[in-house]
Amino acid sequence: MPAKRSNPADGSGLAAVAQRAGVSLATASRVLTGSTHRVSRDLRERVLHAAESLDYVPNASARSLSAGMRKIVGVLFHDMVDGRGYEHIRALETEADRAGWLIMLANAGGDFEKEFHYLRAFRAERVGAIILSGSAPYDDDYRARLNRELAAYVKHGGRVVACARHGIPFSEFVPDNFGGARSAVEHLLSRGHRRIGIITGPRAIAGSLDRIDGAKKAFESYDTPWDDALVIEGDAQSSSGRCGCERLFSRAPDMTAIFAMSDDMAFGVYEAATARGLQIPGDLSVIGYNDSAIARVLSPPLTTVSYPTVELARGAVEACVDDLATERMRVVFPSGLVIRESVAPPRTR
Amino acid sequence: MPAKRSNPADGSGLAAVAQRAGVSLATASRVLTGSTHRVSRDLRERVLHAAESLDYVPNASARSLSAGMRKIVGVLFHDMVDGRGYEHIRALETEADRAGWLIMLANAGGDFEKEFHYLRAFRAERVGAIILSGSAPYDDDYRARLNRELAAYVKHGGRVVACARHGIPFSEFVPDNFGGARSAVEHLLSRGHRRIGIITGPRAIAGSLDRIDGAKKAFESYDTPWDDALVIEGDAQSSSGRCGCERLFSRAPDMTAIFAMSDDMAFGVYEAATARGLQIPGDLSVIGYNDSAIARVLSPPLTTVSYPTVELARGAVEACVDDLATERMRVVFPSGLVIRESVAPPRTR
DNA sequence: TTGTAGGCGTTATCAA
DNA sequence: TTGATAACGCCTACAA
Repeated sequence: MPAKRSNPADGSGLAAVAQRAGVSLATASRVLTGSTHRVSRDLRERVLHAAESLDYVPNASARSLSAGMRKIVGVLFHDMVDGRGYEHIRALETEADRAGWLIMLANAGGDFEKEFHYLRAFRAERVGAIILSGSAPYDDDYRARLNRELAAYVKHGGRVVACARHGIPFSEFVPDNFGGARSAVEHLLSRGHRRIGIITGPRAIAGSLDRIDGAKKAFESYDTPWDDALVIEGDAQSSSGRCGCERLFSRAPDMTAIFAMSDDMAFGVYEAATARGLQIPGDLSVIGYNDSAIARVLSPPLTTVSYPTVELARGAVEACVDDLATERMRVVFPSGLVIRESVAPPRTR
Repeated sequence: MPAKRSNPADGSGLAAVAQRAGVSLATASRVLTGSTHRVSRDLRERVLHAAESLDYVPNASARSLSAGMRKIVGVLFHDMVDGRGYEHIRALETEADRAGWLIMLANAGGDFEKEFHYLRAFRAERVGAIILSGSAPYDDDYRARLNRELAAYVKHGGRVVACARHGIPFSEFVPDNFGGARSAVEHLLSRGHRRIGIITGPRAIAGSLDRIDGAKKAFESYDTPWDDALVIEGDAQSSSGRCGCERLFSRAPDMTAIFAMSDDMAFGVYEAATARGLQIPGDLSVIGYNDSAIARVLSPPLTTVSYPTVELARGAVEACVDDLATERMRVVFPSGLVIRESVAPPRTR
């Protein structure tokens, strides 16, 4: 407890500045906040000088007490997982800064309780906006509770947007998972592949389902039968790509291509293929997803689907910071094929 | 401006809770803050119930107004560059959460002015601690000004620590650049290499200098002459690794190994070597630095030097959050060799 | 055990 | 143009 200071001018607050400048609190405040209220040149300079010499830094807490919501965007990751998260965060920060907002970062690490804990913390901080980032598994109770919590926040003036996340009743900015997967599979099909193995991401996540639908659509548009036996669920890590590849080959020795829905899994496929003495793309064509850093350094360089990390971040921040998204909207950012060298026509035997 | 509400019980503040529970503000506050002050069971429950039904979330700004510094650590990156930053941020967050602190994130993007801008913002927010992360180029004026700014912050009760950053008069948590580089070069030397090319990071950064010293030390301990002609400055990106490799070969065709001080540059070396028709490690051994995601997926898998990203983050957060580091201290985290398959004995010609 | 009242640093209203 | 002064929401001596 700071010693009772009825004395105004010891701290480094506005009072101190005002006193040193020999003006009232109000005047000091006016010049320091750049208010439109006119202040005489003389006093203004005295205040500025006093502030400078006292190294005055306004107290944001005190300010927000009167002001209400703060220019802070709370970014809540359901789970920070590897991939291109760094670029994402950087883009988030850059965009927020553009508008003079600060970023507060939290990661629930996949833990629902923790997610609510952070939501509370953000509300306590009176952050002006909350961005829910990264897909979460589907769960009815959780969803309901989440929506309730968010609704309360919004009622008090907060803004909410979802980024790369589905099923939240607010504006969402999502990648075109359907289109991305579709173009990947069509690419394979157009090269002549028919027996295509698919290693998916976790099915509990909406994005994975969209990608699967996109893949199905591609088969459909090529009038090629879809074979569930050629689909295996992975967890996005390289090890599941490796196992997936092996299981796939044991089920379908005639397979000529694999579409792995993450670059890491694609790398797992590379490993398994090498272990089997298979050449990529000669014996097996491979396509990944995300266009992460590893894609271009694999050999052969991996053909993959781009992921609009930066666009997603920009869109989401812009929406809440510039207070667009008054209407609930859904913006889909395209994911395109990045053609490198891991696809070739199937070898004719 | 919220309509003048002399009426206490409309908002969702403490007053509303107190009123609904039929108790005083003080009582409500006491039970909601978990104060040690005893409150009768009856009133406590009424307050809890009221808070619950009103969906009361305390206003952190108001709290901090009386409390002073906040449990927020401001993380200021001089420049967020690729590498293992994501893990770093995640570790930062995890560790802060452990102690119940929040993370506020800022990235100066290499811009000095912006760094000061954020420092101010953090001070305005009354964050309890500031972590300066990531190396900054050396510049006298900048340093002086930075130190002044930080000193003022500390005087007001803030904590400052440097993470993977040098030359700031506070506790610092740094990787053992010297030792890491030394062990890399000694590894090469022990395998019989003598003509070793070195592609450094930017010399304006202290860490690069330490690595160069470590490399020199290795030569020294092997009684092998150091040749400045075999040292080239890069910028940590793959393209500079590529050019570096080419220039090195034109200067020293007898070179049998290259130590690139970042994995990305090592990849550039792989590219250049492949373009020359050289086999790695048969014709050229390569060692990188950082043990980033790409190192293990290159072919051959890259022998590299690990970087204590997570330890660094943990150490730094722990130091300020648990208020260790009352004394200025310097903690060096080891960097060790991660042996994979990019090094072999030089080919005897 | 409970309540009253003053203070935390700013902003904004209203007189002067 | 300037200056008192009342909020802002909460915490905590201090008094009851």
